[in-house]
Amino acid sequence: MRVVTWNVNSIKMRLSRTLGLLGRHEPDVVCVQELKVADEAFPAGQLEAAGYCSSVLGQVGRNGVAILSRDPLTDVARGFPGDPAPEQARVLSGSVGGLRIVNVYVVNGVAVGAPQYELKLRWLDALSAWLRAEHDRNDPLLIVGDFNVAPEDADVHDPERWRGRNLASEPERERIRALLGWGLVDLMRLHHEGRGPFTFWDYRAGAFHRDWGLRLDLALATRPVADRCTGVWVERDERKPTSGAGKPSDHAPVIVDLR
DNA sequence: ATGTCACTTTACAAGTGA
Repeated sequence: MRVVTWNVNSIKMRLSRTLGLLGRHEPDVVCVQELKVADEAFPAGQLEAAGYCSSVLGQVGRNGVAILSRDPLTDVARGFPGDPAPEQARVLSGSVGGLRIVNVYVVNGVAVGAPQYELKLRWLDALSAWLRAEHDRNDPLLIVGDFNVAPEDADVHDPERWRGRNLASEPERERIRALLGWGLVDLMRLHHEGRGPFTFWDYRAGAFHRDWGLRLDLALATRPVADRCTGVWVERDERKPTSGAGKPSDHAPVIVDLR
């Protein structure tokens, strides 16, 4: 089973590249974030023509998450109980192939101390509380998405420059550690040691060319799923301006293989 | 640190969020 997570930064602008990704990698499930469209404007027809069902939690102009799957999802859930900002479309869950999949687009936070940053911490606390209350760490659960947190110094290109800043600050990292402490495994770290790989490069200042990247897009799984994980990698070419139709997202897809 | 991008709107440029 192959699962992809990708912050597309507008599904409308990235539809052509998304179809290309489906054709090249033939994933079973694709979790996408930052749709920036309402449900009714989601291009479900074109994805269906490519062989994928869509489950969508959209929002006009911002946020928005969807799960594409070869087989239809069952038990689809929009949002999560306890969300401190339930009007923002950030979480969509569904089951397929005996696996519970949770697709998340975590609050960005903007800057340490900003109101959005305080919301980010509360939001992550609520997500953690929901997982602990309504899920079992012994069940097959995979939670993927744009966490907007680089969990460790190895996940940023320049740890000193990023120390204490939004996306890399200690309070955010504590929240990620709380998820891991409950019983989730960071699948990328099963297969890659040391610096990187990164999944996000800012559009500005030639950040991609300079490899000023961060690892913000994560795949976290309970032990039964982690034991089945045969590979995880970043499809870095997808961030290149030249390797697809139209412009790239500022995030690259993360691809997870499960036996 | 900021060589950008995509969105919205009493729209045809400017503000917002990332």
